[in-house]
Amino acid sequence: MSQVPDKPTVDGLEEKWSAQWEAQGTYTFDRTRTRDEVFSIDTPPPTVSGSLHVGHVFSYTHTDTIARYQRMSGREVFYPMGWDDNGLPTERRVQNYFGVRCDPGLAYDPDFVPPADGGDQKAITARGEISVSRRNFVELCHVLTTEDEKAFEALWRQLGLSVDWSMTYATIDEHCQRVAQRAFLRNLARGEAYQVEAPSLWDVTFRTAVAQAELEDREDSGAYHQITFHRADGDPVVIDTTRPELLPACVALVAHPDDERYQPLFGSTVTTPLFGVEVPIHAHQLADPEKGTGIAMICTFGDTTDVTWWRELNLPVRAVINRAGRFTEEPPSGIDSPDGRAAYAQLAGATVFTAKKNIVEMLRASGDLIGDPRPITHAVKYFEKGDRPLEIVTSRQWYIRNGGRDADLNGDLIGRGDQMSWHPAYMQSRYTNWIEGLNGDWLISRQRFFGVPIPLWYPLDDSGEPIWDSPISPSEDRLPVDPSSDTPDGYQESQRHQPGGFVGELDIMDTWATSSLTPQIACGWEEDDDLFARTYPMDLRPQGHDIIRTWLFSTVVRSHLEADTAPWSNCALSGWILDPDRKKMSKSKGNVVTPKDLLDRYGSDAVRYWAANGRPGTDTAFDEGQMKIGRRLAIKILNASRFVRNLAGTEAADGTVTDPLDAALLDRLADLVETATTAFEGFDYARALERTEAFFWSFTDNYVELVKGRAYGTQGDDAARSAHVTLTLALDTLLGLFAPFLPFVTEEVWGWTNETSIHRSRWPMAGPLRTAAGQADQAVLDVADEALSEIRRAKTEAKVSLRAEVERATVTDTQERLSLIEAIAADLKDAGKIDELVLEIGTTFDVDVTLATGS
RNA sequence: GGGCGAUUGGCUCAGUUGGUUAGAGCGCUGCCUUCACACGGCAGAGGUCACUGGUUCGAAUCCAGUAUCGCCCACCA
Repeated sequence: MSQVPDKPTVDGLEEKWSAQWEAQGTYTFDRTRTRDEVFSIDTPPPTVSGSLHVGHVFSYTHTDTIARYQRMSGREVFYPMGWDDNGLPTERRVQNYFGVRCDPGLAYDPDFVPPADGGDQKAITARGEISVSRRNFVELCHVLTTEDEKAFEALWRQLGLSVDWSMTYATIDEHCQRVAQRAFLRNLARGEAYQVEAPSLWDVTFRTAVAQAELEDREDSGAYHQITFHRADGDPVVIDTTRPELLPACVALVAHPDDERYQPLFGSTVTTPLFGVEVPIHAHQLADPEKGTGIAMICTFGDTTDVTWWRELNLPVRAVINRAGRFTEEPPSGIDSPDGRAAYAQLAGATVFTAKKNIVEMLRASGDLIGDPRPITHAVKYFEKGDRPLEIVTSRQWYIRNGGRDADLNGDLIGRGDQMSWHPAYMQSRYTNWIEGLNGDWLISRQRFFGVPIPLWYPLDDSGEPIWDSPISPSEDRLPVDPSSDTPDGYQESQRHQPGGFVGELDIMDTWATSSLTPQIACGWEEDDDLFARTYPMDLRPQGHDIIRTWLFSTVVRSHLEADTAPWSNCALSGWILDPDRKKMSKSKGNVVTPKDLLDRYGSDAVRYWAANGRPGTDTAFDEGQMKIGRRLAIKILNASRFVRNLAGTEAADGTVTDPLDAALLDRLADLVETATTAFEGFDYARALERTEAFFWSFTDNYVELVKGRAYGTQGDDAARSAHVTLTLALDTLLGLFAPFLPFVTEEVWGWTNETSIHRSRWPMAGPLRTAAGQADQAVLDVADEALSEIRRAKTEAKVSLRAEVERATVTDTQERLSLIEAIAADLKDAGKIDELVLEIGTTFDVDVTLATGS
C-alpha cells in the first residue's frame, strides 16, 4: 500500500504492475479448484514467424477483458498461451534464415550445431543450402522462435494480458507432437482416419496436397479456345476450353442428357485432334448447355468437376501433369500413334504455361483451332498460401472423416454448433454453412518436411513394395515418433527400405491437425488427468471469424470424435481491424503500425480502451483518436481517484448514507453494476465499458461537483460523512468495473488503499449498493444535474467563470420536481455558488440566474 | 447464384423486448488560468436514422422490397 500521490501519472504503470503481478502470481492458475469454479479459455496461439500487429492487440484484449471479469467474478481462470510455430510460415523462415533444407530421409544428428551465419544471406548463398534431418530442423525452429516468443510475451505482458505465463505451449514442441500423433492414432484405430489413392488438389510450388478449407478463389485471366474433335465420318464436334494444354489428358466429352444438339452423339466416339485418341461422348447432368458450346472435354484432371465425371462415368486416367506442375516425359496411355507421340513430344517436360502456348500453335497449324482464343477472367482455385493455380494430381493421402462424405456425421457436427453459444450469434450460420457445403473428408497429409509426422510405418513385401493397407503404428508411450528416423517395434533399423522390412511414412500432418487439438494440448489430455478434469471441455474459444472453417470447425471435429462433446461452451468471434479507409489492415499494404509503438505512446490502458470499444464480431477502424480518449480516461481516473481519496479519507466505507442525492447515486450505480454484469455474462465487454464510462463521466462532472462542498463540511459532519461514504463506495465500484479494461490505472489507484490486487478482488455487486442506498429516488440526480447545467449555461453565456457568485437563482418547475430540488438545494447552492435559491411552482422547467455584481 | 452482416450529424460509433424534443466521443465554435485534473473544465452548433411501401395510436427499432458496401460459400469446361 502506498500513499495517494500529489501528482499521479499513467506513465510507467505497465512496468511497475506487470512486474508486481508476476512476483505475486496474480494470474497463476489455482489447479485445486473444481471444474465448475474454473473458467477455461482456449487462447489462439499466434504465429511466431511473423510479428504481432494491432489486430492481435485488438482481439487478445477482448479475451483478456472477459478473463479478468470472470476472475473477479470468483472463477479461477485457466488462461494459457500457445505459440504456433508449426506449418509453412515457420518452415520457410527457418529455411531462409539458416540456409537449410529439411530432408526427412536423413538421420538425426545429435551433434548438429546451428549454422553460425544465420540471417546472413550473402554467406548462405556462398556456402549453399545444408540438408538436415527433420528433428534437427525442428530444433532450429525452436532456436529461431524462442526469441520471437520472448518478444511476443513481453508485448503481451506490456499490454496486460492476465495470462498464466507458466503455462505455455508451442505447436511444434514435443508435447504438442505427442498429442497430435496420439489423436491421429486414435482416429485411425476407430476408423476415422483413412488413406486413399485419389485425385486431390495439389499445389505445384509447395508440392503438397491441400485441403478444401485452405482453398481460395482468385480472379485470373484465361481464354476460351474453340477446338474441333472429329467423328468417324469426319464431322466435327466443337468444344470450348480454357485449358487446351490438357487435350492429351482428354478421356471423354460430355453434354447434358437433355441437350437435343448432342443427344444423337451419346454413346458414339470422337478422336482428339493432334493426338488421335478415341474418346467416348457421355451424358451427365453436371454438363451445362449454356457454357461454351454445351459440350465439354473431360480431362484427368482439369478441375474438380472433371474428377466427379471421371469417377461417376468410370473413365480411365490419362494424367499429364506431374507433382512439379510439369508435363510428364512420357505420353499418357492411349496416345499410341506416331503423330500423337510426336505431338506430345512438344509438351513433354514443359510447364503448363509453355505447353499451352505450344499446343495452341499446333492446333492452329492443324486447323483444329477455330478462330482466336477469347480472353476472359474467371475464378481459379489457389492454395491460400500459394501463388500458382492448383492442379489435380492423383496420390495416396490421409483423411479424417469430417462429415464431408457422411450425412449422419455432417448432421452431428452441425448439431454441435447448437451446444455452443456464439458471440455474436449470427456467426453460427457461417459454421453451419461451411459444414453443409463440405464435399469431401478432411485431407490431413501434407507432402512437406516440417511439421508433425504421421506416426506410421509400412511393411515392405518381398519385392520391396510398401503394403499401404497394413500400416504399423507405434505404441502411444513411444510418442512422439519420427518414422523417418525411429524404428518400428519388431524391426531393426537395418531393415529400413529392405524387402521384407519397413519404410517410414514421409508425410506430415496438416498444421490444423495439430491446432485443432489446442483444448487437448492446453488441458493435458491423457497426460494430466487431474488438470483435464478441471478444465475440459473449455468455456471459451476466442478467435477470428475468418478461421471458422478451419480452426473452429476442425477443433469441433476432433472433440466430437475423441470425447463426444463440444470443445467449449462459448465461442467469441472477433472482427477485423480496418484502415481508416475501411480496408482490412494487412502487412503487405505497409500500413501496419507496430503495437509496441502504440503502447509506448498512449499507454496500454489507452490502447486497450480503443480495442474494447470494438463490438464482438464487428470490424473496427484503427483509430488513434480513440487511444487518446482512452489515455484521457485513464488520467481522469487517476485524478478523480486522488481527489476522492483525499476528500473522503479511507475510514468512511462503513458509514451510513443519509443524503437523498447520495442514495440516488448509489442506486443508479447498482443499476450500472447489473448492466455491466449482464453484458459481461453475454461476452459483450464493449457494452460494459460504454456504460461504465458514461456513468463515470457523469459521476465526476456532476455528482462530485455537487457534493464537493458538502464533503468539505459546509453542511456539517453528518452530511459530509454521507458524501464520504458515497464517494468511496462509488469510486471502489467504478474501479472494479473498469479493472477488466484498464488493469494498470485501476490497480495503481487500488494500491493506494489496498494491499492486494484489484484483479483478485470481488467484482462489484449491486446488492450492497442498494442496501447502502436505502429508499432512493434516482430522479433527484436528474433534476440536480439539469439545474446545475442551467446555472453553468447562464455563467457560460455571461462569459464569466464557473466560480462566479450567483446572487439569486430562481428555479421554476412542477411541485413534484421542486420537492426533489428542495432535497438537494444545499448541494446545488454550494456547487453553483448561489447565494439565494428560489423555488417557484410552474409548468415547465426553467432557471433564472442573477449573477452577483462584481463577479 | 446462395448465406450472413452493415447503412444513424464532417469522422468513429451507441441506441437490448417499438414509446415523450434520436445519444456519445472526436472534430468544429465560444467561454473559463476552477483550489482533483490545461494530458483540463463548461457550454454551443450540427442528423429527412440509405430508399420505398406496410403493420401500429406510435417505427432508427417490426415486416416486405430496392440500392450501396463488406464478409463467407458456390460457380471455374
